[in-house]
Amino acid sequence: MTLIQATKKSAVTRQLILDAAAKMLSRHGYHGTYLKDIAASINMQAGSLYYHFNSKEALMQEVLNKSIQLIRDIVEEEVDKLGHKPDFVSLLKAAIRGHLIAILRHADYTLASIRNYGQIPKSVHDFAQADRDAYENFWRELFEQAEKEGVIRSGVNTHLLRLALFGSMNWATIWYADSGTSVEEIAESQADLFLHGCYKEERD
Amino acid sequence: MTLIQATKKSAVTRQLILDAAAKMLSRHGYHGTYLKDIAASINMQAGSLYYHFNSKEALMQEVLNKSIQLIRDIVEEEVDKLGHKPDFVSLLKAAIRGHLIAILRHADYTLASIRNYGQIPKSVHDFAQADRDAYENFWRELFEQAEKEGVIRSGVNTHLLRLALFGSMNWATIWYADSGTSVEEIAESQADLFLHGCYKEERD
DNA sequence: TAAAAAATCTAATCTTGTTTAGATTCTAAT
DNA sequence: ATTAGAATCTAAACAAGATTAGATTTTTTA
Repeated sequence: MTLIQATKKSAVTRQLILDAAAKMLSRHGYHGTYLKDIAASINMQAGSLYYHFNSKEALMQEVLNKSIQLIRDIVEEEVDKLGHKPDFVSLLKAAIRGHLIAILRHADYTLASIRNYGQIPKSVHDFAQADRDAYENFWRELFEQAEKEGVIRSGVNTHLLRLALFGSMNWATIWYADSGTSVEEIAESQADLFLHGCYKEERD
Repeated sequence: MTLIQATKKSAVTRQLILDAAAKMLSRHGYHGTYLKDIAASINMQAGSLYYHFNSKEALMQEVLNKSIQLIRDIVEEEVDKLGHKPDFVSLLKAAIRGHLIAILRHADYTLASIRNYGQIPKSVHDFAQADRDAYENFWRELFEQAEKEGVIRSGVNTHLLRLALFGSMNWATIWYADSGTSVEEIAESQADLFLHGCYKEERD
């Protein structure tokens, strides 16, 4: 007697399809990704995908949704490791490391999301908007909290700071693969840069 | 008697087509951009585009090429304003301002380039690679020079620094439009962040 | 203003991708 | 082993987009 539907072959194939779709989507964009190619890469026929997904749009929605959830989960994990009431520097480092681990380890998914932002049918994109907003809020609050604690240098606009940091991190998806640099190294470097800058200050 | 071929109506239409193509490309990606739509947006028929360009690929090549040239020109202009032998801080600020002005003022072109990086037929992309490399070298040398002058804090990896800065700047193309922030403000903020960081150091 | 050249349009061709319906092959439980 | 249901395939319908050739209109030149 079957107890758990989800552990059947179907579930496995579903993930295979999602992974294949993420890879294609990240490389060729939504409109440049063809069901035929997704199917072929896992030895299936294009038509067979419809047993698992109702349409190309539905498939893409799941990819994008998974991509944002992967990030949130890993960042949360890294931050939780810190325990109760971590200081700002530790928290920022952990969050940066988590974000980078997520987007680089699951590069297909996150590149699929980042690269296609804005060039995907609105309905597909809106699907994961709530999750994206929630994640953004985590960062917003991180910096707001830091400001309250008085550890942010005066004159720094934390709104622009957050956007700059996001840019640095997300851009890594583009050059990471052929850089030979480790994720840890990148995380360390970016945290250091955003905390202290690159300029050798003349101390008095 | 016509002296200059290039000032004919053809040249004007050419630019109209390029602008329209850049806009479409930036919004929908290479494969999601249709010649029909490009043509329609300037009241032409798809077939007519072939009088000006040999193929969709050729058209896209020119858009990408123009996008990188726009950036180089404006950055050069900003840097030249500084005169002879500017100090590192001035130079970095000018370069950042130039890059941001370029990518935000000509957002259609630069977004077309950035968003489609990697999801465009290789032949199209390779076309402008030399220009991209040259521009990257400008930044590489900027930081190498600074290191020689000893104004870079020890421990800073200028390679990763450059990539982080590029990420911050280029990412602005994504949020700038609905941010209400001025280009000058962003340039100022990013230069300040990358020079000094966000953390309030405890001075001794 | 008439002829030549430039620019655009029309309509058809060719190709390719999504989707569907029904047939076929697996798989798992009895 | 048999059978129901799951999973996949096949082949065709349908829709769109790139490209082309030739006709047509517009602009320029003399």
